[in-house]
Amino acid sequence: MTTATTGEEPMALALARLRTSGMRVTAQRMALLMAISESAGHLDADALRERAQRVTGSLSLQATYNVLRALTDAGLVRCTQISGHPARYEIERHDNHHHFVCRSCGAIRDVECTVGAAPCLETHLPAEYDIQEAAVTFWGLCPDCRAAAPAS
Amino acid sequence: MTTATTGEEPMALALARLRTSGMRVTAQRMALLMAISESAGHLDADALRERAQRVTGSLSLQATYNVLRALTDAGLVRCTQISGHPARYEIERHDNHHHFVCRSCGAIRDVECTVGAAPCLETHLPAEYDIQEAAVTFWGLCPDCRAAAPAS
DNA sequence: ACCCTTATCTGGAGTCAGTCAAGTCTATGG
DNA sequence: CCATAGACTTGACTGACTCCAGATAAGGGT
Repeated sequence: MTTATTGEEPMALALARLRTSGMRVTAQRMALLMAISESAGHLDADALRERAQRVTGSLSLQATYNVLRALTDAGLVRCTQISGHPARYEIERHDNHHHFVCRSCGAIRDVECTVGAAPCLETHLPAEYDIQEAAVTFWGLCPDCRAAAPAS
Repeated sequence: MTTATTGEEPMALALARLRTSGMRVTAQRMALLMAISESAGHLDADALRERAQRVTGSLSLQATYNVLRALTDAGLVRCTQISGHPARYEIERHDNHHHFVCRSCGAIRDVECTVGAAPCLETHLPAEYDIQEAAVTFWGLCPDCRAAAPAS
């Protein structure tokens, strides 16, 4: 009993996520949402499109952006835009984790919050400012690139 | 006595900055560096080019990017890339301040460090990571946009 | 003061990520 | 099963930036 991880499960999960968000269920949305789920995160629109295409056969660039936007707006996926890189997408986990970005190879790694759930959210800004989110990005070198660096 | 702020001074300052960085002094570099100094900061390449052009008469797009890159590499200016916006430039003050970005109008405002000079720099990342910088970006609504917001 | 070397600038084409618009298709409620 | 709002496809387009080749000029040496 109890459905094991048969490969059917992620599909059912994706479907449930779309349904509970009140979104129409389409092949494109299913394929993209599953592609995001199955990846370790941090894939950009193009990579996700390619993966989704293996399932749906075809998927226009425009639809890719439409769907990713819709999923983001619905709170199902989190879009991380890192300067100098295309936007990356991952399943929204509501843990407000941050990211480390390697300046050399561009690799991205999750970094859990150092100080509770909302780090650095106190600022000296006047109360009139409506601060909704603090995005922390750590820049540096990943172990591989550090080892390969000329002089350090 | 003592040279007042005659308008000559910023020029001398810009010149000194270039010289001490071992950079060649060109009209384009002077004009751009002064444009960055004189602005309140947070101007993008295009706005800076326009201002510099008023001084030099002409300034190619390519030169603008070249110069900004060179100045950034030399540590004279700080380049802030905020996702969804063109890169902005300001004089490097080495105070590692952060930025607040209005989601509605895109305005940028400086935010001084909340916790000492290097906030949130402790992470749970393995020691093999070479963490060079932590960039904190606060997202939300500026007072104007908050007041103009439909419902809040 | 002038030349030489080499860094810098110009102009034009090209790239990349993403958006806009118009028309066709389809998921869902009745 | 049909109607229709919403979603998809195609193709043109934009903004921000980069690459290249050739012209120009800054600064050291004489």
